[in-house]
Amino acid sequence: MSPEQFIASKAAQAIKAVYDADVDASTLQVSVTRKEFEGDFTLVVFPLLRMSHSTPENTGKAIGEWLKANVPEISEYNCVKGFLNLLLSNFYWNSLFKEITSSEDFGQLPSTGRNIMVEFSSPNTNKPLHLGHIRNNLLGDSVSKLLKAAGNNVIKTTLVNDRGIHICKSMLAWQKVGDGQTPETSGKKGDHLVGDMYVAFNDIYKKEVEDLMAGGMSEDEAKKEAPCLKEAHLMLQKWEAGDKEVRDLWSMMNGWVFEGFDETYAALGIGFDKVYYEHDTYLLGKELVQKGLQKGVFVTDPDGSVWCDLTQDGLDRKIVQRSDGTSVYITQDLGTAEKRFSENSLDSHIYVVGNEQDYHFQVLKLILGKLGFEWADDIFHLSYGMVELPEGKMKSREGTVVDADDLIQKMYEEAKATSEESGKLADMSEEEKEKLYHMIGLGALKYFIIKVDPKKTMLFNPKESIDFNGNTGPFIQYTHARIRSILRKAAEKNIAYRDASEGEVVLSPKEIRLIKILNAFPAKISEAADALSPALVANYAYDLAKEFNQYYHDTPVLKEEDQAVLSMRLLLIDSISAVLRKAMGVLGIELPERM
RNA sequence: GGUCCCAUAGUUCAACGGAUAGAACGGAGGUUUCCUAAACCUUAAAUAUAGGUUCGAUUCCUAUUGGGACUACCA
Repeated sequence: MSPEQFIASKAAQAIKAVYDADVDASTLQVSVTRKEFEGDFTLVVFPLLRMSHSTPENTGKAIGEWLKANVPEISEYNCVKGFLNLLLSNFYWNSLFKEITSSEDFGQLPSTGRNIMVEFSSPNTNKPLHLGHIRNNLLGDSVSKLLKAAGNNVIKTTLVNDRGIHICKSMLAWQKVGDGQTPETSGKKGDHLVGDMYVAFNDIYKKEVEDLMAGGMSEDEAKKEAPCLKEAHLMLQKWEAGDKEVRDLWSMMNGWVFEGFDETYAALGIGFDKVYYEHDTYLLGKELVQKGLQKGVFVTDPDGSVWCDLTQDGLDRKIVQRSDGTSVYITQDLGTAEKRFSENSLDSHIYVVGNEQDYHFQVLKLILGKLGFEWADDIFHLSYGMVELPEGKMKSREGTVVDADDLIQKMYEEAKATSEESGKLADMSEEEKEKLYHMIGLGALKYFIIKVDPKKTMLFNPKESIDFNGNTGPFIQYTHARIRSILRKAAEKNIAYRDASEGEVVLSPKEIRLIKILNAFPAKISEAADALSPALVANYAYDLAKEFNQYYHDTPVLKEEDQAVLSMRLLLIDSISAVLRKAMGVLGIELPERM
C-alpha cells in the first residue's frame, strides 16, 4: 500500500470515529506536502466540511488529533487553512525504504493481461525520415515501453506506405534521369536516393506544366495533362496489374529505402514487433463497404461512389469508395483496424499520428461505431503537434526540412565536442568514447522531444537541445554517472552496503524527500500510461536527478562514519540510480556509468 | 461555413479543481578539503480578455481575441 492510500484509509477511519460518517477512502485527497510546509502528506479537508459541519481548521484538528492518537505511524500533525499536514514517523520511512530497495523489479507494474497495439512511424517510401518522424518514432517507442512497464502486452507495429502514385513518381524519375544509380554507385543512403528521385519528378512535372501553360493551357488543365503524370498513372495501373518489369523496379527501389530506414531506426534505437506493408493491406475494407451499404450506414450516389453521411454528427459527408469502384485511404484503415482487432484479440489500439489527421481519426472511429464494432471506442489517436524550427515551420519547398540522419549525426558531433572539451574522459578507450558520444547525443535529442506534452506544437532549437545543463537528457545522464562514480569509490574502499540495511536509521528531511520521490515511481508510471504521456516520466526523472544533486551537495555521504547511516545513504543513492535507469529506459534513453 | 487543437516569466517547458503558479535557459550576484563545478545557492520576471460554475479555477463551461491543423473520387 502506498503511503497515500495508507493515510486515506486511516483518515476514513478517523472520520467514522469522529463524525460517524462513512467515506470511501479512495475519494479522499491525499498528496505530498508542499516543500514550504511542515509535513509529509496532506489531507485536503474542504470536501469533508459537509460531514463535520464545522470550520476547516476545526475539522482538520479533530481528524489530526484522532490520527495522532490512534495511528502509531503518524507522529505529528498541523492544520493550515483547510490542509491537514501529517508527519510520518521515522520508523515508517525506514520500512518503506526497505520495501523499495528489496523489491526486485520496482516500477514494473503487475500484468493487466491487456493486449495493446501501438502503430507508429508509418513512413512513406519516397521520402527520407525527418524531424517530424523523429517525434513520432520517439513517442511511439516510449509509449510502447511505458505501457509495457504498466503491465500490458504491447505489439509495436508500423504500416509502410509502399505503394501508390507517389511511389510511381519516384520510379519514373529514376528511369528518366536516374542514370542507373544505385545506393552503391551513388554513395547515397537508399532512402535518400529515392527521395531525390521524388524531388526530380516534381521538377520535371513543374517544367512540363509551365510548358503547357506557355502553349496556352489553363493552369488546372496543365496540371492534369502533364505527360509525366500520365505516365506515372500508367505505371500505377501496370503495378496493380502485376506487370513484372514495374514490380521488379518497385521491389528494387523499395529495398533501397528499407535498408536506409533500417539504418535510421537502428541509430534511433527503435524497432517493431510487426511490420505491415500497404501493398498487402490496401484492398482491405472493401467488404466493409458492402456491409455498410446493407446496414444503411453508407449510401451510393448516382455516379456509383459510396459515401457515409456524418452531418448528423456535425461533420461532413465522407467518401469511402470512388465511382470507379476503387477504395480510398480511410477504407483501408477501416479494414486494417478490423483485421488487427480480430487477429490479435486487442483490447486497445493506439495510433501515433500527427494532429493533421485528427479529423481522419474522428471519422474513422465514428464509421467503425456505425458499422457496429464495439471496439471502435478502444481506438486511441495519440495525436501530436508539429515540430517547428526557430525560423518557422519546416517546408520541403524551401529546403528547411531537418533530415533525421543529419540531425542524429549532428547531435553525436556536438556531444563529442562538448565531452572532449571537458577533458574528463582521457583514460577511456576510443571505443568506449564513441559509444558514450552516441549515448549522449541521442539522449539529448530524445529527452528534448519527449519532455514536451505530445499534443503541443513544439519548437526544436538545435542549439538548445544539445545543452548539457538544465532540464535535459545529458543532465540526467551526468547525474547518473556521478552516482555510479560515488558507488565505485565506495567499492574501492570496500564499503558493503547492500546487506547492511538492518535496523532503524534516523533519516534527514532530504532523505525522506528522496524516499517519497522514489516511492512515487510506480504511481507515476501508471499515471503516465493512462495519459499516454512519456513526458510525465521525463519530468519525474529530472526532478529525481535534481533532488539528488541538492541532497548530495550538502550531505557528505562518503565521509559518514556511522556504518548504518553510511550504508543507508549508499543504498539510497544506489536506488536513485536504479530508478533513473528505469525511468529513462521507458524513454529509450541509456545512462552511462561514466561521462 | 464546419470539426478539432493550442495560448503560462524575455525564451523553452511544468502544474489529479487545492495552499504563496513550479523548473530550465538567458540576466544579476555568490559557493569548490565526500563523487566529476556538465554541480549547488541567492535574485528580478508570467496564467490573452470578459463572464459563469465552486469553499477554492492556469485547470471545467460560455463568449471574444490571437495562433495552428483538418474539412480531396491524395495517402
